[in-house]
Formats: sequence, structure tokens, C-alpha cells
Amino acid sequence: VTGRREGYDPSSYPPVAVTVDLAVFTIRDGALALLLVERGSEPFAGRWALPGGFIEPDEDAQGAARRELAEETALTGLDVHLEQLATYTAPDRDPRMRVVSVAHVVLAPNLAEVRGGSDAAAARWCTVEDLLDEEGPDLAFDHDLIVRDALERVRSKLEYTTLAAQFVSEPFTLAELRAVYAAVWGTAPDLGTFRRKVLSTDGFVVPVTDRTGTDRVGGDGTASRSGPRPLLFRRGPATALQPAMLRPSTG
Amino acid sequence: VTGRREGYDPSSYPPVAVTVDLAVFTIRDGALALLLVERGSEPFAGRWALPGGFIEPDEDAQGAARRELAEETALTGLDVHLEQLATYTAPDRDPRMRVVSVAHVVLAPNLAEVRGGSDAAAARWCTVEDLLDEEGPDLAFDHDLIVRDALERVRSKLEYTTLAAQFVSEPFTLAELRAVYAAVWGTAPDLGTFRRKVLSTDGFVVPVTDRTGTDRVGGDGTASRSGPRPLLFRRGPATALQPAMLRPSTG
DNA sequence: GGAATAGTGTCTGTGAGACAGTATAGG
DNA sequence: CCTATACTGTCTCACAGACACTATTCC
Repeated sequence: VTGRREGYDPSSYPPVAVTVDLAVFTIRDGALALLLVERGSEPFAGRWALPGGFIEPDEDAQGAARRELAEETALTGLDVHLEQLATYTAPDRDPRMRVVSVAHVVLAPNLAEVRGGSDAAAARWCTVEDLLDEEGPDLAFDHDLIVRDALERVRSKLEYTTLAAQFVSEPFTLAELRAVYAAVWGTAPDLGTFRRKVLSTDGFVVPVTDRTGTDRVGGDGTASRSGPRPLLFRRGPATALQPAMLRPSTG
Repeated sequence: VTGRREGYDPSSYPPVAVTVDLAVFTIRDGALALLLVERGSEPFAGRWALPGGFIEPDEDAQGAARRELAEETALTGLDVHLEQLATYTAPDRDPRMRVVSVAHVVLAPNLAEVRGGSDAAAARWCTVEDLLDEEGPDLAFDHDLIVRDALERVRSKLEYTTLAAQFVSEPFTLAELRAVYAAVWGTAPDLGTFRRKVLSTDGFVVPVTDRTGTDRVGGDGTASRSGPRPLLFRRGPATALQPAMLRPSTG
């Protein structure tokens, strides 16, 4: 009686808006952080929320997500990982009207700083630890739910893909890469096990042969530590881990 | 300039429709099969397509999916597995207007037969093998793409979850459960490895103690085979496999 | 007995987990 | 020297893969 695709009359349905929301993760000072923007108008004025916006008539969700990402950050979007997470459709998730949101997850290397985008009121990085804390901010709409889903997606994807390398800027050391797992999972994988796994997985990382000019300078500018100079690597073409590298806590 | 959530005027955007599409899988005669319906009107009149329909104003995507499932099949939807797959948003995926579709995956135990739903023109099961074949039917809209994504989702989820048990009706034998893996993956896992894995995973299956009246009758009515009477099981509370059971071919 | 199916046992290789131990730098 | 970091080796245990083998039923 209803719901079939045949014979649809748009004017007989209340209007629906379709948006994208972005859960942009990065590693800052060894901690997993998420990009938030401050809402300038009702509803939820003054509250923190995920960056996002409407899908334009000529673009798909992925295109809208990349455009919003470019507007909100300095990320050109070509070298960052962006994937669809899920779509949130609760009828009352936006009090103004029916809004269906296609959420995406973005993994970005450590950024210098957020530049408030072309029209964002304010933007900042918030550590996931602070966000999950009871004292932390409650996000607008159902964005707390989206963040929880996005976090679980990132945590589990580190187990069976090479996505961790998307969090470090090239060239990077294995210690930096291991720090990514520590930040995302909360516990670091065993050093020996980790090195064995990364180095034995073909195409996870590729060694950098030319190290001139990069001595003593990590991707985030760390310099002058003691100890031997670590080998440097770049991201390899592999995407899957076979078998998976499981989280220590959930093992 | 555009795309921000603040200051949205619905009338300044072309109308958008939001639908759900269902990839309903089952095992029929030892083969993985997908539920298709025949379209009765343009566009793609006469072509096979995934069942689906519009999201009503008072329901979310999951609710719409369960309603459509009940309309199209005899499945009440309470005991079948239903999960969101992904959302398809290409601007021209429907030639009439902008239609965004939230695709879902359904795993159903072997059904007697499809009853064409309340308003479906025709419905049938199509084996995945036929569908992937070059000679097979080309589905309407971007449903071929959705089916490929759904199939990969099901195949990978059998690896690290107990979802295979959703394909068999209770009570079931371990041989029937193993046949599910064989049908979905194309190759059967090793018998010994499979039994060890299933029986050593707490809560994957629970033994049925009372076997009166069920002798010699499998879930699909198979009877009078030779050999010892197999033990019968029901689905257990566990959902995850730790560690995963990997596909033989992709191992 | 023979065929078909159900279920068990056993050997082997791979790889994770957990460390101990060695090497190279700065101070 | 001491300390911090980078890296390697080794031992053990869990488990997947690949089978061979026994047991039970129908004909």
C-alpha cells in the first residue's frame, strides 16, 4: 500500500534533507583526537558537533564529505583516508525537519593546526579520552552515537588493515607507527610482535633508502633524542593484514 | 558559502527521496540465493531489482527495512538478522529524481517459498552464482553494485562472527552449518578444523538434549540418510569468533 | 558386507605473546 | 660512565591445516 518505489509523488511526502557528517581522527601529542566545530545557531547553538553539511545536487556523499573536509581543514582530501561509516535516520534526530545523515570517517596525519574553515564559527581538536569522559562535552544531535561507532570502526580496522599508517606523516619510524596503535587502542602492542608483523607483511611499509636531511627529525619535528637513528619508512601498497593483529585488551 | 547546516531552506533544494533496499540472502538447495522482485513500471520496467521502498515519516531506516521485508516475504523480521550495509548516493542513480538509498543485508533461514508480498508484482530467489554469471540478469538501478558489496559483507562476516547460524533453521547439525560456509564461500572449511572451531567457541552453538521426534529429519526435511544420527544444536548467544575462521581460498 | 555419513585423533607448521639480550646514540 | 632508544633472538603455547582413522546407520 505504501513504500513501493512505483508511483512516487514527492509533494505527498514531507521534505527530507540529506547531509554528511565527518568524524575526523588524528594523533596529537600521542593521543587520539577528533575534530569538532562549534555550532553558531539553533538548535544546539554553542554546542560542539561534528563538521558536516548538505549534499549538493551534483555530488554524491563522498564528494560532499571531501568538500566539507576541505572547507573545515587544510586537508586537500586526496591523500587522506575517507570512508563511509553508516547512515543515521532516526526521525527526530534533528528537531527542525527530517534530516538523514551519511556519516564518514576520516584518518588524517598529524596536522599543524586547524584553520577554522571558510565559514566555521570555531573548530578544535578534542582528545577521544576527554570526549568519552563524563566531564567531557555532550555533542549536538546524535553525534555522540556517531563518534562511538566511528571510534569502534577505527579501532577494529587497525586490526585487519594497514590503516594505522594513514595517521603518520612520511617518512615515519616503526616506533611512531606503534604509537598510533597505542593511541587508538589504549594499549601498545608488544614491541617484538609488532615489528615482526609489520616487517613480515609485504607492502605494509617500504624502507626509505635516502636518509639525508632527515636525520634526527621525526614527522612531528621531534629531534635530538638519544639512541641509534631509527630506520625510516613510507606507506606501502598493502591494505589488508593477514592474519589480523588483535588488540591486546580484547584478545 | 553552501553546505553548512545553519540556515537551511528546503524549498531552495530540489526534492530528495530516501529509500531502503534489501539484499536478502538465504541458502537454497546448498546454494546461496538472493531475493529479487520484478519491477512493474518505469524506469527499468520488467527488470529484476532488490526489494525496497520509501522510508515513511515516522520510521527510521531499520524500521522501513523490517516493514518492507514483512511485505515481501513471510519473515516476521524478529528472528532474522538485518543490518545496515551502506548508503548509495550517486546523483543519477535514479533517472526520475534524486534518490538516496540505505541498503541493508538480511540473512534468512531456508524459506519454504517466497510469497509475493502485498504489492510485489513477482518475486523469486536467484542463486548468487547465476547472478554473478555473465549470462545472469542485470539488475535495475545500481543494484548490481549493492549486491556485490552485500555479498562481500556476508562472506567476510562469516569469518569473524557467528552469523552463519542465521542461515539454518533450528535445530541444525554441524554438517548443515558447515554447508552454509561452503555455499557462501564457495569452498568448505576443513571438517576437523571446522568442528574444533565451532565446538570450542563458547556460545556459538548449544547442544539440543531432547531429540525425540526430530530423528532423521533435518531442518530442510531431509530424512532417511544412512550413517549415525548427528547431534543437533541451536544458535548460542555468542556473536564474535576469536580468532577468526578464515576462508580457505583467500588464506 | 558395502556405502554413506558422523565424529575423533594426531602430526606439523605458523605465528602470537612474552621477554631477555645486544647495539647505538646523547649527556 | 649512565640512560634512553632501536633492534634482534628465543622460548613457549595456541591453533589452523591436513589428514587418517573409527563408529554408526541404511541398504
